[in-house]
Amino acid sequence: MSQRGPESPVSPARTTTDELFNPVSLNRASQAIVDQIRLLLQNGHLRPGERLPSERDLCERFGVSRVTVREALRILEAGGLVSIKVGARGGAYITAPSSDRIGRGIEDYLRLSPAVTAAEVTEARLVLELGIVPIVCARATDEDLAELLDLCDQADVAMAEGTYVVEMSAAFHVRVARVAHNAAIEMILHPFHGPMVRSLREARKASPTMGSHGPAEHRRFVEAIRDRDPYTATTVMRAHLMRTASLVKPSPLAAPIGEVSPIDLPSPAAS
Amino acid sequence: MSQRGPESPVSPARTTTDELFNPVSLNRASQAIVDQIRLLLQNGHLRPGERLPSERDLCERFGVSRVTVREALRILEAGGLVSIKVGARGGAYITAPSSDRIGRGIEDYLRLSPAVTAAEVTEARLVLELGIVPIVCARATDEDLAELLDLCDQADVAMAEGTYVVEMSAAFHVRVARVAHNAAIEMILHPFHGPMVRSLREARKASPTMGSHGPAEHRRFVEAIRDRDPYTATTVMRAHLMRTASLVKPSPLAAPIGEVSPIDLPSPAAS
DNA sequence: GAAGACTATTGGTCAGACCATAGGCCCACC
DNA sequence: GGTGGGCCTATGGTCTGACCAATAGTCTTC
Repeated sequence: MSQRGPESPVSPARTTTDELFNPVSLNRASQAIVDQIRLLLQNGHLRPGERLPSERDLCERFGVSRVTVREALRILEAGGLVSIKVGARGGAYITAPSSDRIGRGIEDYLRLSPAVTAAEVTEARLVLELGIVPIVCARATDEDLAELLDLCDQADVAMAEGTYVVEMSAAFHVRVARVAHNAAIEMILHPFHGPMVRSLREARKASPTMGSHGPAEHRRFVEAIRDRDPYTATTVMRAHLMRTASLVKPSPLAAPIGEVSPIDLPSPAAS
Repeated sequence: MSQRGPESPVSPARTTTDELFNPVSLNRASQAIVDQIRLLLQNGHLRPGERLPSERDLCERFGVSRVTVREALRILEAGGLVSIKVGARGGAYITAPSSDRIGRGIEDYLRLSPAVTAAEVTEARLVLELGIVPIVCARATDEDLAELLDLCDQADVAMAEGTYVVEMSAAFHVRVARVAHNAAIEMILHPFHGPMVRSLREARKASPTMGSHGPAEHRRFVEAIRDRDPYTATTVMRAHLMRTASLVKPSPLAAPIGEVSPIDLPSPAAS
């Protein structure tokens, strides 16, 4: 189904004996070219910023037509591995995969794959956003805090004017993810907020007073971060996210999360 | 840089005033087609399993040549949105993005983007793998436990024979992620183990006795899961991951994580 | 009724051509 | 001498028309 080359980097651990023999024919020339270039990238023979030969040049080297080379370049470009410029000195430049492009892929997956339910998205977001709180506490800079407080101010104003929209909440959470100063975490967490915004917007249509507590909780969270108090910060964020989650979807999965208390900071109530 | 259409779904929240004016020309016909089809997908006008018209048919509808249509299909295919079959009754079938394909994208990003350091990858993995432990405790089925124990047995045998490789550890962790029974979490966590395997392999070259505690810790973790004891499970897993992390890279980022104790289960030692 | 040949549909590739774009270069002009 | 504009050329973007390869359905034959 997923036509991938013989060197599948995703599941290198193959302890069982299935798939010992992988198909010998990668019956698509463009895919073979993609695999070759990808390999060169992974081996470090091609480095970001370098420029591939021109399309007409690659045609000769690979012994295929320009159409085929172009399709290969399209695939690489879609994967964010090269970036193509036109005009003189144009061509395919090796580029590190951009967070945006990968994020779009993740968001597509979260939104479109029937394997992923809204409850699962919410749960994954919970794990991520709560898990980073201690890191956020430790790494928040003055600039981070100032920007977060600014977002809180904007939200208060919008709330007073009645112009508050869920996108503002999403922007706050995305900004919080940035405070972790970890590109991997940011890349992963960002795409979650697209689907989340849609869910929230629908939930808010049903009960317009829904988001009324949000901005205040955001501010309390920022204050806890400022005080470098991961316990309070986590508690506030957990309450905030759980309340939101329960509003979005009263699904059977919500209960286990609450019961098992996915991230349990030491609390007086803990047994 | 990232040539995306006017409807950018990744960052819908735009509170600042930058990028108010986005480029008016999406000067690539194939990209315009991709955007159109993507929109149809997001609006639900196209559903997984449906079949797009044939390439020659799409040519007429879009008023472009077959080359252009094919490049568009390549992009969609690379994004995992369609799957193309040849032969009679072949064509482009709408398919939900596969976890594998997205995972490859994430892995490319983690490996190739200079924005992501090995320390960040390790840290993100820590957040994820520890964050899911309570969920794993709650959801583990008998089958899950049996398979995990089987992996432990295999590891013990390999360890006794001296054939233990880091891929076996990665396989264990991937299997643990599956126990969360959350497709989103699994999709995210899977790609982390490719880069991890390489780091571990290098670390092990330096100190061959490195992985010797791994299998035993894995087994203790499974037993804690079996006992539905998230506290012990988290403690074991944290120790396991932190030890591994410190072996892989004694980076300055390791310290803050330990200090702030990213996921702090109630423990006697907690102040 | 079943096995095999035939056919129509559809993607995969090719060759050659033309256009649009954008750096680099040269030359006239100030 | 410096500068601005216009040409030049390399390069990607697209088109046309053709042929090959794979495959599901159908038809023929035994």
